[in-house]
Amino acid sequence: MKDVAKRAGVGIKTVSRVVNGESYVAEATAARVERAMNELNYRRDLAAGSLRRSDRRSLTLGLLLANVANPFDAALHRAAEDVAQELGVSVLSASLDERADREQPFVHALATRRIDGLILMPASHDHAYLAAEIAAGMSIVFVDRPPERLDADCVVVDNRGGARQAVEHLASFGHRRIAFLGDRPTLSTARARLEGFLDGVGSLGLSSAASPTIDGLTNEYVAEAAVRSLFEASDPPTALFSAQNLVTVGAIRALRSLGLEREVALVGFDDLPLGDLLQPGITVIAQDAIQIGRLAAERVFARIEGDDSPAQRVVVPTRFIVRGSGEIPAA
Amino acid sequence: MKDVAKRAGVGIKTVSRVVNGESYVAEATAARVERAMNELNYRRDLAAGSLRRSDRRSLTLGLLLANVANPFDAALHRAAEDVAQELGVSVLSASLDERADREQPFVHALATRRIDGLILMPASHDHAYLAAEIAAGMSIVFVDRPPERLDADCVVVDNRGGARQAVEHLASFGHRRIAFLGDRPTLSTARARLEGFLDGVGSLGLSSAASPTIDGLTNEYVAEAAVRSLFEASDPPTALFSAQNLVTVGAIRALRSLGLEREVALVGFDDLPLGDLLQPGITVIAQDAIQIGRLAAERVFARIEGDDSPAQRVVVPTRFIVRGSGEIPAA
DNA sequence: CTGAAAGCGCTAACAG
DNA sequence: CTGTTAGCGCTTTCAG
Repeated sequence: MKDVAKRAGVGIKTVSRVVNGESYVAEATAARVERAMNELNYRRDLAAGSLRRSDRRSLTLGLLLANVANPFDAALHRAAEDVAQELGVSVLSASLDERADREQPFVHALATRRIDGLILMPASHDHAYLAAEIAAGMSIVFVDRPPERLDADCVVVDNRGGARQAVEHLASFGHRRIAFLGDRPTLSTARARLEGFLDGVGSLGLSSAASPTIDGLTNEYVAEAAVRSLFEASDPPTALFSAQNLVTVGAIRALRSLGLEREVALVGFDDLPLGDLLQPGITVIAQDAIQIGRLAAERVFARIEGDDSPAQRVVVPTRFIVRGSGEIPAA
Repeated sequence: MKDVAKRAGVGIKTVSRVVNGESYVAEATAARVERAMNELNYRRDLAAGSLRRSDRRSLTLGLLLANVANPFDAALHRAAEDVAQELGVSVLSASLDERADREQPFVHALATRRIDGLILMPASHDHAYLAAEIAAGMSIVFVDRPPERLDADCVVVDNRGGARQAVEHLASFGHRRIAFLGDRPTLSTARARLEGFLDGVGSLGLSSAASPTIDGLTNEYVAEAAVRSLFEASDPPTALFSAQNLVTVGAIRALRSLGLEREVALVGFDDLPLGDLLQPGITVIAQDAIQIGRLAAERVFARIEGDDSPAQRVVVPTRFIVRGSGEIPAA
């Protein structure tokens, strides 16, 4: 910038004014500066500027997800990116893979890069440590799972209600033996869906013996094996409620391999790509990842702009999508 | 940092040494510094440091994709992220949506943030402008599509060969009327796949009248409509080659709605999530997005580390996955 | 082993 | 409308 100033024969501050489009620079001067910038192949350094700028903004948003390659996370990512892009903000993202021990180091790495705000899909269960980051000026919004031991904004879906709805739907087709298939119960979403399942089972008066719950299904292969063994035991269920997208895929594979996909009903939480083209189509409780991402981004930017209202809990409604697998009647 | 130094009763440079784990700080001193850092809730500023540091590294990698929510892009993203993470590098990503006019502004925004390297899935067709960025120290690796008017590394797949293989496969099941369904021919991958299709058609001696090519299919809905109208015309094809994942989805929907999914053969370029669970399963030429992302990241970090060998063109092999839709014989 | 001073590229504050 | 000076938080250089 100094070089540009010298070449254009102006003061360094004038160059700064041109670069930032500040008011009141004579057209001729501005033109000379522009030319010098081109000749010298000048690129400004945003970080150097924010070092001295009063607001200290880095125009960068952090995004910590479970896995950027999961379709749910990816859709959320894209939605947040679009909001950020609109505001000239870049997005720094990373995948925690549900590993609680990775969360704090990753947050630290982002803090070190002076992000203005953070959208966090947490892997850990104690977020008290984030109070220090917030005090240091980072705005944080939780997505998919609420904060624990910390007061902060979050954007979630009604996991419990959605799961309950799934059970009631299955029961309305005559099912009295419904199995629950879930991810690790350390995930708050997995727990909430289990609670919703139990709510439904309870209100319908189903026996717990007829409502086996299997959890700890961390990927589709584990889920597939679990479902297969479920049907090797006596008194197998007539319907399945799968509480996560990868688990649903495992369940589908298992039913297919057993030739039961048209005998046993299945409702999944979270939509699947091409879920409508399978036969039968997969009935799901869909979460609007785009909406979640958009709302979270809007929330975090509102905080960055100084909104200091009490922490909000935004609940995005789920959508029940009937496609066939959930409407198979009990034998 | 100054504050920490004061509180610990040491010089600022000593704090810097502790923060960077540099050699030769007395244990007792280091401990005092650590304590002061905790008490003051100190967080270093990476960008401020790189301002003065001799290597000027920002420890940040840029990633410009077509769309972070597309499964192919997302898998590539994750693979690159893993390589970066290993090296303590953060990833700044954005989606170009195949809009050539967005490419240069986005690159500029990243340049302004002093990224060390860039992995680019280009949307434009003239990359000469990047020479200035490279001269300014940015290492660039192209993915999925090669650079144009610029000499730079790239990691691509054998689009032409894969497409040709698809045609030959279909012909081996007796097909003589095979239609090509493609994305915009401005995309080099779409063009290469078309060329491969024509290679196959030519070497098999099929007439061009029997080998209609339809392109400009930018999303699954457009693709679906195009396929439907194909079968409303006289002499419809007995097999389809779809050159892109979303186009394949559209083709599947069209065949389903016409009740032809077991009559008309289909081979798609790029795999689909759950493609094996559809009926019939979808035969595809799969691209290894993870491998592409990993290799591109390794390439860019090698360049950052000073590798100045001639530009490389890395070709990742495609994988032919037989699942049923491509093995339907001609009537 | 430790510290003081200079300066990275930029913007704030103020003076012309 | 334009320029000068100081200083953001850090690392470098060099001197203890």
